[in-house]
Formats: sequence, structure tokens, C-alpha cells
Amino acid sequence: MLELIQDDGGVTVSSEQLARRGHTTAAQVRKDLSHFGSFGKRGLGYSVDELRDRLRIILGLDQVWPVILVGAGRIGSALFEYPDFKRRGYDCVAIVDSDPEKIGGKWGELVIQPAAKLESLIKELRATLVILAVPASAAQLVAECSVNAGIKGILNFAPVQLQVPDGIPVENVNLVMELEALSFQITRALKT
Amino acid sequence: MLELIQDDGGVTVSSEQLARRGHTTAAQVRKDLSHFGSFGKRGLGYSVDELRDRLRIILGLDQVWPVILVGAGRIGSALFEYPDFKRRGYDCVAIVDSDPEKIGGKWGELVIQPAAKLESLIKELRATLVILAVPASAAQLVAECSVNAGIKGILNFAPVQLQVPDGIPVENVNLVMELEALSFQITRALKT
DNA sequence: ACTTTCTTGTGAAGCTTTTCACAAGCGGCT
DNA sequence: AGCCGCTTGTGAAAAGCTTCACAAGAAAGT
Repeated sequence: MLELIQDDGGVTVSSEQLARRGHTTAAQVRKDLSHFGSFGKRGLGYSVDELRDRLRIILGLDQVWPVILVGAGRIGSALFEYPDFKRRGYDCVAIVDSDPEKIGGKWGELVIQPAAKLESLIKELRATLVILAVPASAAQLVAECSVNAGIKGILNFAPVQLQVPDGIPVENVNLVMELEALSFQITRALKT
Repeated sequence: MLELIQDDGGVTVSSEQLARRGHTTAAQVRKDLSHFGSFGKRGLGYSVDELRDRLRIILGLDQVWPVILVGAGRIGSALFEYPDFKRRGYDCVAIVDSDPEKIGGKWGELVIQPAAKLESLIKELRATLVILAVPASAAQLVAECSVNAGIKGILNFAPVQLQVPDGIPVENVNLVMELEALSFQITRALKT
């Protein structure tokens, strides 16, 4: 949001304006930001540039995150091609897949590697994140292998709850569940 | 989870077992379910079959949801090919795109239609959900057009907060934000 | 029939998050 | 300098959510 405001030439922004854009309340914006420090000026609001920079640091976007993509399917390629992905500091350093048909194929500069090499690739390339875009049946195994190799975080697209040790953050994206959330809300609204 | 338990031959399941699988607590599972009714048997747990069926009805999965896919890119194709998508009752009835190169192309039985026809397609095909897999700059316009045509819910992959009327549910999937959640947690853990 | 062993459903307690409301502070105008 | 119109940061109050703990009930064995 702050980058959009920058593009529109905005220099300062109030909690009220941020709240409207983000479908929340001004008090919520202020409380949340105050958790990390005191970034605003009374009577004026927040400096868009400063707040953006501070948030980038808080989110860890002031460094490059080497990412390995597991599963060279459509979800993987969607992410791989997505310009914001690289722009935000996520650098895809390897792609692996278990399908012999896909291994050896090239995506940009990268050659698709066999899944068996995942553990050594994570170590060699010092990858911090893996993106799991594999079938549900394979996900747990890949997760365990990644954790063994010292991965720091997992973005999981498989529709299973991964069992990983405490301290390894996992974010889940479950596309069918998102649709289910919609049909639930629509169904519920009709019943009242 | 219940379907996985069915496949493993499970007939009943306790809140404790569900909690372990879902990374939550038994009390939470019971409270949540009790919100919709009383499905379990004391001393025994929940009938896997019955609970699955009840949840399907609660989620609105006892009917078919006609879906229109807006944006025939990689995210769209990932969803289109995903077997669970159809298996859960979501039926892609049309695909539209604004790129003249793509219009006329076929995905399975469906021909990619021009974006201008979106409104009439929603009406004619009685589509209830749209999946927005378009660039951020186009998303708001597509959302408004869909709402005008009477859409009931929106699954939004564009990295913007859509402004839609109250009562139209929107679910957002923002892939870069998921990665940011990971880098935030990792950065934060290092600082403590 | 009685006891034992489970497990649900749910008030009440405890905890967390959100909202309220206002003093303190900044900038511009007279 | 003094006043006015805004907006932050934050304690306190309100609302919401999670956990606790236990009565009530179900099945299985004796």
C-alpha cells in the first residue's frame, strides 16, 4: 500500500487513510505499528518513505532470501514468473522435481534438478526458504528432508498440515480451502 | 482430514485426534464444532462419515458452484488443472482474458473469451464465484464488473485490497505476503 | 446390573485483541 | 507568540476467543 501511495506522489499518510485502504480501523493501524516503535508525527501522520523502509526492515526485506522451489508444476511456475517475487528480495536459486520428464528442463537460467538432490542443494546454496508445490502425498517427506538440511521456513501449497519441529515457521496456502471459505459465507448468508 | 481418515479405514475420531492432526487443541475442536450443532457421541467421538457429511453441508459443498476464471495465466491454469477443485464441487464454466493472443485458445472443452464479455457471461451462466488472476492494476475494475453482474463471492490473487459492497465475501491470496510472513518470523527469531 | 474407561458438550475463568478516548505534540495561520 | 485544527501513541474499557474442568452419557467387560 505504501508503495502505491508513493507512486501516487503521497508524502505522508495518516492511520485513518491506511485503515480505509486496508479495511481496518485507524486505532488498529496505530496499535499495530506502535508494537514495533513510534514512526509517526503528531498532527501530520506517517512519512510514507520512512514507514515503508522501516516495515521492509521489520519484515526482513533488507536482505536477499535464497529460495528453492520444489515441484516444477504450474503453481511453481506462477511464482517463478511473478515479478514482485524477485523485487521483494526472494531469489530462486534452484528448482527440483521428481518427474524424470521434467528434470533437465530449463526455466530461465536454472536447470530442473532431481528431487534426490534437494538436501545437498539446500546446504550448498545456503537456501533459507523452500516452496512446496508438490502433491499432498509427497509434502511431509519433502518438509522433513528440508528441515534436516537446515531450512529456515516453508511455504506449503499442499493441502496437508505439515508436522515440523517447533521454531520452523510454515505458511500454508490451500486454494480449495479459500473457495470453501467463500461458499461457506454465501451459504450462511442465505440461511439468515 | 476426515477424508484422509476415511481412506485409512477410520470409522470414529475423537476431538483429541483431530486436534493433533490440525495443530490445535481438543477443546478448540469441540467448541468450534459445537457452534454448528452436536455431532459427537460421548465416550466414542465423532463418526467420520457423519462429520464429513455435516461439514460438507455447512461449507455449502452439497451443491455445484459455477466459477468463472478471469485471467488465463499460470495461476489460473494451476487451479484449473487441480483435481480437488472439481472434486469439491467447483465447476469452471468460463475463462476470460484481455490478451488477444490468448482469446480463442482452448483449455479442455472451454474457449478463452474476451474480458469484455465477463458481465454477460456471469449473467448467462449464473456464475456464483469469480477467480481473479489478473494484474493488480486490473483487479478493482474486474471486481466491480463482477459485482454488477451479480457475483456472490470473489477469490482474489491480485495484491490489492478490493473495495466491494458489504455482503460480497472476498478471499485474498497474496503469495508474496506469505513469503514476507516467513521472512518476518525468521528475522524476528534471530533478534531474540 | 454395576463398574470402569472414554469422550463429548459447555458454563466459567483466564487470556488476548480491539476499540475507545484523550493528553501530548506538530505545523500553519494570524 | 498564541491559537486552531489535526493526528499520534497509549492507558483503560470492552469485546472476543481459548482453555479449563467437569457433569452427563456411551460402550464394554465382569
